[in-house]
Amino acid sequence: MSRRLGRTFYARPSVEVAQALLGTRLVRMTESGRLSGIIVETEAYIGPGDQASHAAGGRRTSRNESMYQRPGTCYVYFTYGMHHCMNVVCAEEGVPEAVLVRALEPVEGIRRMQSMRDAEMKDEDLCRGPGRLCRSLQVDRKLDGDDFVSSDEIWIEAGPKAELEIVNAPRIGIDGKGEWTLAPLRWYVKGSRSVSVRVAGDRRPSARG
DNA sequence: GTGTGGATTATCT
DNA sequence: GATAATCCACACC
Repeated sequence: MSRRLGRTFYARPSVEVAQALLGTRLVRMTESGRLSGIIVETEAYIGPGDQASHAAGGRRTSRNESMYQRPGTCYVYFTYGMHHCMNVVCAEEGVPEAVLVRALEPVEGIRRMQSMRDAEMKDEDLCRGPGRLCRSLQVDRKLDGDDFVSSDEIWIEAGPKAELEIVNAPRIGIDGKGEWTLAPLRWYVKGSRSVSVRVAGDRRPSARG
């Protein structure tokens, strides 16, 4: 049986998908084999009204074009002159909602992830942060526009049916965006050492699930 | 054609 | 905690 997530998983609001993705497995097939990890941190970008989104105000450019494609599309962008970040496109085609995958707990190919770095790095840090995750999984703009539902290079598999304790918090790196700066649109697995930024006291989620 | 700044990270103090 | 690294995409001329 295939545990790969299908189209319907992605065809709903990014706020739902962001939470549903926690505990699932992101798989990247490379020339040297499978690299994978369990998703433990996500952020939702909830559409044209979201001033922190690349699609704020309905902007549609060559960079963010993937955000407007069908749910399950992979949106990869390049930032700070050196980092890539990977998103999962949600909602219906034409509606620019997406979930930024911020962190994984590495599972398969840990030695190969490690070998791509100059300095030694602890296993739990290899995919701790959106830029590190893309570097470790060899994700760049070549994967932009790929389809998580049908790609042979990248996909997402269902995780074990486990009760996860989830923390809800503001997104990272959002400045000067009014109410959107502090909007609690980030979710992570409480206690995971691979989460990029943890909240003091790790409060329980307040938003709907 | 030019200027600006970023959904970040590594490395320094 | 502060800051350098590093460059593409975007906005605006």
